[in-house]
Amino acid sequence: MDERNQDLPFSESVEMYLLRIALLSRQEQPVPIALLADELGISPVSTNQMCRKLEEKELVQYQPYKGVTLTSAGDAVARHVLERRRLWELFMIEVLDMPAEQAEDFACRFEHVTPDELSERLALFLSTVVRDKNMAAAASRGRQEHLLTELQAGQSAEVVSIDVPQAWRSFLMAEGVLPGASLKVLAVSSQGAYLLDVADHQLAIASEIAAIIQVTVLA
Amino acid sequence: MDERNQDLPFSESVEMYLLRIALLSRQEQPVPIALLADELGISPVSTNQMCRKLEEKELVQYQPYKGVTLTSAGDAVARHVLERRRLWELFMIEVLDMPAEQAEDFACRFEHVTPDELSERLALFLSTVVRDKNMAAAASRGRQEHLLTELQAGQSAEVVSIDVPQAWRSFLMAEGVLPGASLKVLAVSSQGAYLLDVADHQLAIASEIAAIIQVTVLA
DNA sequence: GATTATTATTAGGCTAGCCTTCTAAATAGG
DNA sequence: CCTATTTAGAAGGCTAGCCTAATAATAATC
Repeated sequence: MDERNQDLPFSESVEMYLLRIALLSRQEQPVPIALLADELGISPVSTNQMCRKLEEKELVQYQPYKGVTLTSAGDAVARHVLERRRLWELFMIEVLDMPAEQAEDFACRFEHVTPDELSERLALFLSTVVRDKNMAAAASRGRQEHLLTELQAGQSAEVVSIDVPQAWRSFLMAEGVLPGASLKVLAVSSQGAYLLDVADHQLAIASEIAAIIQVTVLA
Repeated sequence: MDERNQDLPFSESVEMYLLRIALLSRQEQPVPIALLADELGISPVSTNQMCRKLEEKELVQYQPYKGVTLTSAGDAVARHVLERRRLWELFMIEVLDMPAEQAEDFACRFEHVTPDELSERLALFLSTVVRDKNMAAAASRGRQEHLLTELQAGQSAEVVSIDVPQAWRSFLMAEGVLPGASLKVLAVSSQGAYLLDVADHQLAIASEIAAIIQVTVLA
């Protein structure tokens, strides 16, 4: 009798499904149920059921025998979760000095229980701390810092820090562009847009955004 | 067919019950089911059921019409959880600069998903950061630092930092003795033991432990 | 000791998420 | 076009945790 606006918080399971779908979408557009099930370690039947529920909630579009695609609402949720995951990974690796693999593992548990208020403060804290740390490290290794806009097609670099606009930073984090990440400039358009290869996928960004990313050039 | 050694991780629910029981035990020894249910916001019937399950797992001792008492195993779990909660609270308040109430609230969600490896690193990080911060703050306010052992019965103080031994620090954190906490010395025994009033309960500690606690005296 | 109030316990139900088994449908390959 | 494989979907079951309603046992009080 009340299935109207159900934009309440999503369960951990739902978030995991959406996030996985988002990640797999980078390689294959409608994500096949079998693949999704395999990645989640859940039986195909259960995955199927869940996908139908997700469709009811309008978080995915389900094409039988093809797979699932995130709707914009579903994509928003996935990004939201992914951003939190990246924040925690960054915290665990850069601040707590944990091995990357373990950080990734642990961050999965935190991404589902992190309220906005907290992630904002965490992002703020990380932006200063990680920046200082990486700048010092870059300096001590005699590497020079550059803006991403100073790079040419073909060059590889490591992200040092990302300045200011919170909204952009969130987006970039979700895409794997975060301090410590390695990237390669695949192309620079005449309008100044950059095509990057980062974290196992490609990403195009406008020059306005490239201009806030500090990097050190790699050999 | 396999209900032998079930010392696997406990569910969030179980941890919440045990923690609540531990906290309520400070005021009333066998914790009445009705009180526990009320505090957890769960119906008395469900609480009763859960307590019986906890007894089967030997985490509590259940005396009908009296209440529940933690076994040493149950107490260990509760301490473990409480320690994590305190760590996160400290992090959110001192590092992320969140209001205490909110920090308490958020920490509840993290305490159940924090592996040992992580809490150890977090404790290490906090011990240096919080210490520096509080020392600077104490200095700027012209307050002098003392060891808890320098205080006399009747004096009140605020904890600045706790030095070294990890095991002790964990214990103290779970008891509410953590940087920023206010305490009052209720008595000092001839053997040097201290009876403290802190975080709504009393606590007795030996002089060896009092000697690692840095405080600033309050008016 | 009988009554009242509290507490325990039983019974029956609910949801979310998972499982397996089985059948039906669609697609892909020869 | 027909068969083999893949995918879908229906049916039935399970566990953890919660719920309510009704009954039974104990404790407290007069």
